[in-house]
Amino acid sequence: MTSQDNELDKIRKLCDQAGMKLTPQRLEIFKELLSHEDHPSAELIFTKLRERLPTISLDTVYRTLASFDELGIIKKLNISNARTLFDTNIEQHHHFICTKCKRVEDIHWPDFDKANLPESVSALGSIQTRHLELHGICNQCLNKKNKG
Amino acid sequence: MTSQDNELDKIRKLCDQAGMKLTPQRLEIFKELLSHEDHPSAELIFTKLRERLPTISLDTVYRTLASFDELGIIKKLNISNARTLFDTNIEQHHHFICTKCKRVEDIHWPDFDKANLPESVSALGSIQTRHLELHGICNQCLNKKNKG
DNA sequence: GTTAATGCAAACGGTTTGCAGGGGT
DNA sequence: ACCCCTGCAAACCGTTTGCATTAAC
Repeated sequence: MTSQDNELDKIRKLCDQAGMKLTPQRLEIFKELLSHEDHPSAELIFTKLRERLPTISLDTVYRTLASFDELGIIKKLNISNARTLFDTNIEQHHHFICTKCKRVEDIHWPDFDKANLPESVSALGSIQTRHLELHGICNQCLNKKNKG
Repeated sequence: MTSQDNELDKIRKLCDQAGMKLTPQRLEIFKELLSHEDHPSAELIFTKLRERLPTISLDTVYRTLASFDELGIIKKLNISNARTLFDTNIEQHHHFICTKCKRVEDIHWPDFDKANLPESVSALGSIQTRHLELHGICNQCLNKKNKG
């Protein structure tokens, strides 16, 4: 059994548990998501899928991504005011955002994930997730700047 | 000289330096911002201002808030997919967001602000700002839950 | 067969823009 | 007098929704 088969089994189960039908569209959207290590937008998924599924519509992609977000398969990212991005990696991690090229890169910082919050912060309520956004200029853009 | 006079001096200077005219609308928007400790939306500022300046338009508010953001007087917040919020506090701080009532509260955590980033992270580029978002349920919502 | 999902098109809502008139410097 | 800024209205764009049809179970 390949790793993809495993993943397809996973989506089959998840849909089943949620009472959702496993339609070809959902399967293909899921497979498309698997092929993205980065943070695709709904529109990008749609455009890519159209090559294989010429009749799929953008609203189906939106609806499916919303369902997948609810199922916890992916995570909506509200990084800028522009289009919503979807995080295909649901493990605890953070993001570095280049203010020049808008690239979003995953960051792992387990020590910070484990660090205790200050009393003044934990007193605010029940804190469930922590998400750090680092903003700056990525190496690629720094290099361009130096050359140009 | 009152603290407000100081602030009005500040906006006068900032506009001057930026080659922007200090119009009554800009002045009133600035004063309105001063009276908000929280994270108002453009629409809220607009609604409040209309009581005093019945002819002001929403697009002027948007344009002015964008200018103020560029001047560094306020900061745009991209917290959810919904309306943009503006942070009237530009000191280094973070946010706690209640997933129930969507309240956004300021958090201060100076030790974290000073903490060194891991090598793997600082190697990504030149990091300028760090912004932490804590998501959870605020005490008010927790209390409601227990009572209801 | 039942029920939910799809695709289409149109609506939506926050935000932005073109433009002509008005006000600050 | 100049140019910037304002207010109006309309455009914009990503996203959502209503509806009839279609397909999964």
